[in-house]
Amino acid sequence: MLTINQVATYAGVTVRAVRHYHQIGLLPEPGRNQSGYRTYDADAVVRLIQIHTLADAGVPLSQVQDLLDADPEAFVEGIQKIDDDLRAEIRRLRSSRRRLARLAAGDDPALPPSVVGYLDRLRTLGVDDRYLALERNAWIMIAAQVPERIDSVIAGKNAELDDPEVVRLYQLLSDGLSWSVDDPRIVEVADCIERLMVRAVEAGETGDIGLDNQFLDLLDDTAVRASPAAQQLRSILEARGWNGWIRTERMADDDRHP
Amino acid sequence: MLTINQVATYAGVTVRAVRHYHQIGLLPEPGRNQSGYRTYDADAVVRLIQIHTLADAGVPLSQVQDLLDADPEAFVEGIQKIDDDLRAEIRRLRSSRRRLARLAAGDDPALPPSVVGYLDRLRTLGVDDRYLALERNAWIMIAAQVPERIDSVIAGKNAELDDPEVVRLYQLLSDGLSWSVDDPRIVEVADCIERLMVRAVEAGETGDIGLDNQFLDLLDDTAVRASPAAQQLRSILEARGWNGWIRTERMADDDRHP
DNA sequence: GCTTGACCTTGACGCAACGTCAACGCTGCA
DNA sequence: TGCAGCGTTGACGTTGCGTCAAGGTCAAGC
Repeated sequence: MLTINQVATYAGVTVRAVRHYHQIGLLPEPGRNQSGYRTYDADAVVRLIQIHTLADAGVPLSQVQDLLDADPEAFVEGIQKIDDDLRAEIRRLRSSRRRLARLAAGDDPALPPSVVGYLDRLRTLGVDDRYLALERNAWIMIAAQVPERIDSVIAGKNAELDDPEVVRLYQLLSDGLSWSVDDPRIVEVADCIERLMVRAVEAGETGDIGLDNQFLDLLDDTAVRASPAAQQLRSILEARGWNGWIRTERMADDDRHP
Repeated sequence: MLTINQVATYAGVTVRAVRHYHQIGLLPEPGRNQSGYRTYDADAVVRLIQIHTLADAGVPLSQVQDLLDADPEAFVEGIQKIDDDLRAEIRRLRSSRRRLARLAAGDDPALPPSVVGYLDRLRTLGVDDRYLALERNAWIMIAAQVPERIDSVIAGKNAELDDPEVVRLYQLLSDGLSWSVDDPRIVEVADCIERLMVRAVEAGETGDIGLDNQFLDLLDDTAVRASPAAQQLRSILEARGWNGWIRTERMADDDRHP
């Protein structure tokens, strides 16, 4: 008769594993001696070896019993099923590794390269880091909402930057973070934005990329809370009938003077 | 301000995940409104997206924080480490799949093919299923003890089967499971075993394959408990000075008549 | 006989990343 | 005003054991 340590050693598993198999009913509890010690026989060793072999091959313990009792046909079928699961798991891990490789290669953890390129371009145009951080956060959120359209959206933004007036606008916005609410340049910025929006509307560009209004409000709100000047800017635009600067659209009449 | 549902939706994660990140300190708890509801801002969305991106790439949550705070050099280093872990995991799963494939192809879950072949040969030689089951269990245990030597051991056993007397012995042992203790054929079997053991000893074969005595006792004991005739057989051999039939060795004088 | 160390027992927490109730409060709309 | 749909905390479940904790048992040496 064997102790639990011996049976575990002979089967090549740990004592804890044996007790676990008892607990889940995979290995029947053997008899006890008068001290309460479990006493095993050779059959238990054999059973443990079979369990260990299957478990080691990736079979979940919950299926080991059925598999050991199955006829050859069902056995192969069960194995196939488990193999499919393992294959799926490997695929998942491989896709994870691909993403890790891109991160290690310098990709931003939350932004596609096109957006990073766009932000870099803004920096070279003289936009400062504080404003860039705001843009970055906004684009992280936008990219997460419409990942499949983000590249084309950024292509559009890049095209806009070919217009010197747009470049000038971004430089003003960047500076504007530190303006006070009564800075006269805010009106200048509002004029600039309005000109660009009118031009966009006349060109039939709505700027709509499929984001819901709640989300646009969030972007708007974030910008406004970043600086008092931004808040003032929005007020001016709203007084002129524009729904902030995120949407290229005029407000409905009944929203006009809230 | 956003509710937990909104922040989770915008970041593409579940509400439960957000709460989990709070719990483990990965995402700071935001403020509450007067009803106790958590109120989030856009920064939380950004943070969540970053967390989700890394987690989705296989980064353990316990390392996400460090990774997000790391400088580019440490970041790449951390990613490398995680990638190594994923690679190791994939290797493990692939090795599992190889074992599953062998099982599906008909391999016994606990016996190498050489042993299965040996057992098949025994069956064709007229050994019956009850005895074969005993042999099988014994070989399962032996193979688990000395997996690297099992093939050569089996090669030796196959060589033995070229001797007609050995074949005859196995046929007798197979029949013997149902003999009563006083069956005269037991002595015949003992004679046969003794002849073979004497011959082996003279040829310098000890039969030692590196199994400890405790384990050999277990095998012995299992066989003895399988049938009264086997017990009788062992008694006869011990009376003649042989240490059972598992070891090809004579007992020390002081073990002779216990 | 006594100590000591190795082994046995049950019970319970820990891990990883949440999913899924349960029980109850808050909110917004018909 | 009632109800559906959100929010809150708390706690258990998943997978396969590892790892204490707090004892009882056993064999060996003094």
